[in-house]
Amino acid sequence: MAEVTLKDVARASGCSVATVSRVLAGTRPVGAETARTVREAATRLGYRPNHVARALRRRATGTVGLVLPQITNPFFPALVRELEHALHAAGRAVLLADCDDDPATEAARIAEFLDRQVDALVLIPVDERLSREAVADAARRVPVVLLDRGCGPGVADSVAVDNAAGMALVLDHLAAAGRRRPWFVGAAGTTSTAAERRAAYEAGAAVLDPQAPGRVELGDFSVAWGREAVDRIWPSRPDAIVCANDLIAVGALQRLRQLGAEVPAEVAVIGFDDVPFAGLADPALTTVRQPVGELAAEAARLLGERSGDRTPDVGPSRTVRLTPELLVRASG
Amino acid sequence: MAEVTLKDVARASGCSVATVSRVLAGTRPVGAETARTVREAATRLGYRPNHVARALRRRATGTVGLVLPQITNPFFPALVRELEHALHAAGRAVLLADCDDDPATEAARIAEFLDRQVDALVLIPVDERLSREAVADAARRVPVVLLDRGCGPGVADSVAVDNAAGMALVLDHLAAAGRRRPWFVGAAGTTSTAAERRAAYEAGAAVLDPQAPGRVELGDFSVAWGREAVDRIWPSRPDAIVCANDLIAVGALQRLRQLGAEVPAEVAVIGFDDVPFAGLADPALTTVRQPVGELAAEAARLLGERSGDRTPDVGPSRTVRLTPELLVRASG
DNA sequence: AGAGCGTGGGAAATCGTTCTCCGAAGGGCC
DNA sequence: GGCCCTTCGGAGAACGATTTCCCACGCTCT
Repeated sequence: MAEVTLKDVARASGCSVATVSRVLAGTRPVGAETARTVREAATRLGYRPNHVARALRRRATGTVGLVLPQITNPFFPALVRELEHALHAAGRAVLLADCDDDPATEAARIAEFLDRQVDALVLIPVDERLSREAVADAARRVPVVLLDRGCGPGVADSVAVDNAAGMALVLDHLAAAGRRRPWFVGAAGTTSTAAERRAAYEAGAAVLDPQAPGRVELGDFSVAWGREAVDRIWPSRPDAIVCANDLIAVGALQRLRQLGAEVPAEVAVIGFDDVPFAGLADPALTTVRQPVGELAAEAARLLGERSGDRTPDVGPSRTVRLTPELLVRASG
Repeated sequence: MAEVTLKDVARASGCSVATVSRVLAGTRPVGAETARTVREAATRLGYRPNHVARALRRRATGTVGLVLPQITNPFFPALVRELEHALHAAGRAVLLADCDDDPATEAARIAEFLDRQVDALVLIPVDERLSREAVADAARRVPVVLLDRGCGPGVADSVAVDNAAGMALVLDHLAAAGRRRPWFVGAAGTTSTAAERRAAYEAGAAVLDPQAPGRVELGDFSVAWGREAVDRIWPSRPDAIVCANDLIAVGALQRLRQLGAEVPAEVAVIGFDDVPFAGLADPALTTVRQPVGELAAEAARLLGERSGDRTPDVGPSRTVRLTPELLVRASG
């Protein structure tokens, strides 16, 4: 029941630890007969390599730290799932930290993971500016990939959806449907997604109406804000409400229903992200689907390429932007 | 930039590694003057202990593995968040594995975590029967806590909500509201939650109507099944639909609306779990709230008590059942 | 004064791998 | 036959912390 070590296998198979290690790790050719004996002894004793000892020696734990703002944000679970699968497929285990949307906590958790000798970090930064320093520090020590949200240019490798392209899809769709009086309900926060989606709306909305780019209300990424925003803009009778994410859109939908507005006849409501309950809203929410699986796969791929870099700062940081897809459902 | 080790601090402070270790770990009293020198040198050099080396020597990684069926199940993110916080507060890091609702994958992930020398495991078993063997094996090696779902008696420590009490709250509420023709829409699967909630309904529904305990439809824990179940039972005009979880309830709500049924006037719909979008449904879902924070805290506490057990099997396994709360909203 | 004890500190073993040297044996080539 | 090159295997040094001995010193008690 006690742990079986290399030494035990060596003793049982009558050769040295070095040889056993070589056979089991396959790092150097070993005589066929010896190899057979060793392997037989290993399975007979039920040998399982000790990852801690291996990590100490190899100076690599096979572990990746994932720090995210809030796992309860409904967009993240699917992303975490795909990322976990992708990293597991690459033989790496995932350490998880939820930093409660607080940049200071985020910095602390990143530091703790570095102390734990993670081989790399995947970060969904809390804030574009406030997270930057901690992220940059981390990137100096291990490979870092920023996921979903950015952190300023050149700080680390980054994988995210092309928010501008997503917003363009929305505006094209609204244009094709003849909508001409859109409002944008966004978030004032300083996450890169909030800023990019808003900027893309402002850049593209003029196609519908020269006045449209100015019709913007900013709050936060929440259902409550979606409700409140409707109260503010409904008096001006928009024919479309473009929301910076699905939470806002669901809130807007709720309030519009209470106000007796017809969706989508009177006003279209469009979300962003395609969170699980977007399709459950009534009417089902038209939204921009993020390619979650591809985002995760791409993040894992970038890490894989950087792995082995003992000294980071090799080459410039890379940015991957994936194209989203418009999911036209009932709300507009 | 290279890693600063104990040896470096020893050299810089003019004493031995042993002394430095003692000062920094506080394992044995050390002369005041020496201690000051050592501490000064440590901070000056920016010494950070290497957790891997420490883990090898101490035979404890300070790491807990969390294996769950599907992080995308909307009930889990909040639980994961609370658990992560509780374990972090206890100084332990969380390794996460999502096993895709598959018992074989679950067994593999558990084994991998054991290979990685986790100090303990928190498991949300996929299936009451099919997960048992892997769980029992794991419990023989490290402390294990089962969370939310059980795995048969005596296999490991277990923390879950009192499903029977929750269902009793629901039935009491319906009785008080004068509902007399309830149906139960549950899950046929072999998770402990599915079985317990169903059993509790069957045991308690007779108070409303002697026929009620027999009015049960079983499918799975999904929105789609909720919709389908309504099609089956609506012809018999129930005045309440008790659902085994919120997903089913949301599906039921949707279909009832399509059929033109008035909720809650004609029929009440009750969920279970209080997932994030339960309050977002229309009408807002009346449901049983699980004390997620307490569940997580209790799991962490049990692990804390078992930690230090080099040989598990000390004492019998303990079961903690926490009392849920009925959240009366608009749906019934 | 000598035995006994408590205190502060160092040397070195240890945890379980990996990996670098080395040495021995065997084979081909001139 | 001597030389070199390849192949196989072992001994032992890392990796970086913890911990067990053990020693030296100074004090107290008899």
